[in-house]
Amino acid sequence: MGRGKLTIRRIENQTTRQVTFSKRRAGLLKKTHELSVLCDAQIGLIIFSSTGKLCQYCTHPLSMEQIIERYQKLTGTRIPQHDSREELYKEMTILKKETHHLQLSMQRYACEDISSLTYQDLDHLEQQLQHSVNKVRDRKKLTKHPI
Amino acid sequence: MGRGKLTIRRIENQTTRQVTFSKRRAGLLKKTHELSVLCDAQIGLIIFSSTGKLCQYCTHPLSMEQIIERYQKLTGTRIPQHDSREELYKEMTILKKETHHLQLSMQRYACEDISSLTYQDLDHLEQQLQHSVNKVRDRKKLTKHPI
DNA sequence: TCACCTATCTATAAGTT
DNA sequence: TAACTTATAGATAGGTG
Repeated sequence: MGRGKLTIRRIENQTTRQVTFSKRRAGLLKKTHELSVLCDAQIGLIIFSSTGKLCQYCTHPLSMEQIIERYQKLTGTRIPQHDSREELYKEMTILKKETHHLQLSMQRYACEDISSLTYQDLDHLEQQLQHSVNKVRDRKKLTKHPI
Repeated sequence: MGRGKLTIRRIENQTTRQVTFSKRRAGLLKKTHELSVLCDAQIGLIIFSSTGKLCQYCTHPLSMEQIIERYQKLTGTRIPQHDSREELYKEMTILKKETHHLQLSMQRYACEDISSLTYQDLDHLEQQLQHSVNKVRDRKKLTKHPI
């Protein structure tokens, strides 16, 4: 965009960097809002400029806290809090991660979302599945068919 | 952008909405990364799709938790934590059950223990697995083989 | 559904005042 | 330093196989 092509690396000239920041920040906020409205997504965006200034966006009518809360619930992460519940939270976090991991594995086996897999991944998965199919077939031979 | 002009309102057609979401999400992530690098900004982006799927970006080498922590420090907000241990334990119990259930399902898919299944169960499982194999094979055809 | 195409719209880098 | 302008690079909506 603009007159010249631009490589994505830190802009050294401070003035240029500041100007570009303002322009692109506005663009990003606009795009974020559009995605949120067009596709009915809930989005939270937090930007700290290099000078430490904060700028944020979040999908109406949610607050940033609600987005963060949802994020933490889903990922099982949380912000450090030093009290007696610390240990419990740790255990909980591990459990949530494990559950999340298992859910992903299940989805993979059921092929609910394999769009991101590489050819090698797919090859490996195919072998695993075919192995399972063979085992089931062997087992079927040993099991009486219902009348 | 694109062939036709577009008003910013929720896209009613589900397929179109999904496609637009994927495209624009990719664009937004790219723009977010560019702003972060070009202008030396620290950014955290959390997106929940309308189906509840999570997608996130945050400025390297920070983690989302660090961004959130900084956000909370600056704004002086706190994310509500669960109040009583009682509630925590309840949630833990549910999680553990869920994890256990998932583990069993996984074992079944991997055919680690199918000795207790009836012929009908096996038949059903075989169909599921074969369906997955087919999906993987179809997907493989669309994926470039590594050199 | 999915990847690719491309006409068209949008964002913005650099220039100007 | 900021607002405005404009040539261009970039994003993407709708179409195709």
